[in-house]
Amino acid sequence: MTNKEFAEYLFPDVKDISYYENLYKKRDLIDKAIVTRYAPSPTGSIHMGNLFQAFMAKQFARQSGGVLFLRVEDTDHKREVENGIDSIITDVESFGIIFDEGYKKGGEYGPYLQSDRKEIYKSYVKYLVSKGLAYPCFCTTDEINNNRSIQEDNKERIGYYGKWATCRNLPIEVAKKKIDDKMSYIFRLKSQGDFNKKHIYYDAIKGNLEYPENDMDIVILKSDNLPTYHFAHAIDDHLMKTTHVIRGDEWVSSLPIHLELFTLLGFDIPQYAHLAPLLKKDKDIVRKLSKRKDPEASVKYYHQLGFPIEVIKLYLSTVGNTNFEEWYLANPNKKIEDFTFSFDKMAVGGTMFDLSKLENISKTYFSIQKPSDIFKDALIYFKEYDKEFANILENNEDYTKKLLNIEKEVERPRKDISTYSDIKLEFWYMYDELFDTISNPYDNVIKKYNSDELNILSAYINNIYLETDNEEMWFSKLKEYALQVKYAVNRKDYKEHPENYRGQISDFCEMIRVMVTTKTISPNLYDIMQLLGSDKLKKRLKIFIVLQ
RNA sequence: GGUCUGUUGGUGAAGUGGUUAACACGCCCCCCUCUCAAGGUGGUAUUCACGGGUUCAAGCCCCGUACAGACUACCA
Repeated sequence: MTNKEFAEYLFPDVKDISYYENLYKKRDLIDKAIVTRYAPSPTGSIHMGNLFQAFMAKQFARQSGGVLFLRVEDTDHKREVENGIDSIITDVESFGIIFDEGYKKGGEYGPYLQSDRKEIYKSYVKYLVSKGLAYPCFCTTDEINNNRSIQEDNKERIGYYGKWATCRNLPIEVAKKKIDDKMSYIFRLKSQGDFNKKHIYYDAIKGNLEYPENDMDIVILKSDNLPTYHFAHAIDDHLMKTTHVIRGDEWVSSLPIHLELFTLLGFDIPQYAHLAPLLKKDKDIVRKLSKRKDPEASVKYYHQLGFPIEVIKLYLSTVGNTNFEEWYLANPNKKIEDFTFSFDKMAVGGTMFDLSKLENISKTYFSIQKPSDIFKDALIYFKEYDKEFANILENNEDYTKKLLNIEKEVERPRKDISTYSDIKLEFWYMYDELFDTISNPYDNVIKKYNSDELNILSAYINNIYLETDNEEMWFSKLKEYALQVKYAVNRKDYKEHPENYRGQISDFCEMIRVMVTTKTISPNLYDIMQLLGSDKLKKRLKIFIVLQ
């Protein structure tokens, strides 16, 4: 029996590969257009690493006038999670990553669900068998495990290759007999590689990668008739006309396998771009951000904290291209999409996930947003995570917008919130609904004031402060009064003769601020007092004095 | 054990053989202003994991060591 006859015997009703080769036409795109894909497996919700990959894939496809498609790699039913695919699509799309074609959306290069492509894979396995480049393997898990422990003991390379590949040279007749006897089997690649031969592959991100030829007879078709990742990758990316494979760098070590597969199948090899992982410092150990161990790996975590989607995108861009941050700082009014990403500006090693950096980016982002936009998005956020505060916001829409507008229309806008939840955390005292329900709002005030100081404060609020004063008037009155009660109104005077003063004007202002806001940090004091109004100030003053 | 990759300040990093090792975050000092924040000035790496080598010249090239990461499944 020849290889060709054996292939026919194994796959009697399968189409010839020429059918598929002709079915999927060359894509009609401009020169240098990048065709790439996001290819998740439906094993749960998306995490930062996935999002990063999808985001970069999108950027490269868009900026080159190419195509981005979604392929679902559902060849492992054991690990599958219910609704896994839908939640991934929703998550990714919420970041503005919209696919040109793919699962659910359709397209001319489908199906885009690997489990719908079984027939295609079979055709190519049949082709390889007919060429003598693939064979059925009857080894049991026990046999493989056994070989493995022998290999470990002898300190030999682990795997199914060379003399360990016992089914590789099984005569066709013997194999056929086993199949007729209903023995279970899988298909393996009959590797033609020589482990001692080295080659160099140029990775778009990592540069030149030196690797030995693959000599492992890897599994290509599993006993459930589904392909392994390696095989599906080669077939799919070939038929879908992918030009660039953008994926995590956990795949670099499989590169020799993929390169051999493409070569033996007679396919053009795509350009690979292996993305460095997002890292985390755990105690003193640096490791890959783990979906299972690290809450901050999940995208949802940032939603919950209240980071805007745009901020996450800015952060990923910063991580993505080392020159992005500089560009963005120089062009604050441009959109991320205006930046041209390049592979050679991507990190080769891993990137530490830096929360304080994220916060900083976010503060700057909030500082340039319009109050009405912040209000709108914050409301969406609180409706999901804090309904009570969402109601308060809705009942105080104009008031909140005014609050968010403080020190906004100036050259250097304030930077005091980095998340939507900060609005509550930083400004809760502005809402009587919250202030009045707390038994001691001044619980966290460390500094205590004596009766002299309280009298001064009291006199100021009751007799000096006038709601109708403009800011200039407000401050000159404040200064005049402060001086009267022995607060230094300029730094030099105080430094020269601290003994002559009760403190500096800043101390006086701090006392007012603490009384009004319970905090030592707040937006412009004048504006805060204006917004609250005289009556509330007097009310708070009484509470403050009692609780001191 | 094997294969591949990486290692620049507190952090993220620029840097691909040639003056004082960019920039950003953080931290500290000071300044400014009518308070806080913001902002501004300056300081934060005698040196690029370590040891050799090549070169007139090395963070950048070569070799070795250490450490770290990825992979080494009928998982992706």
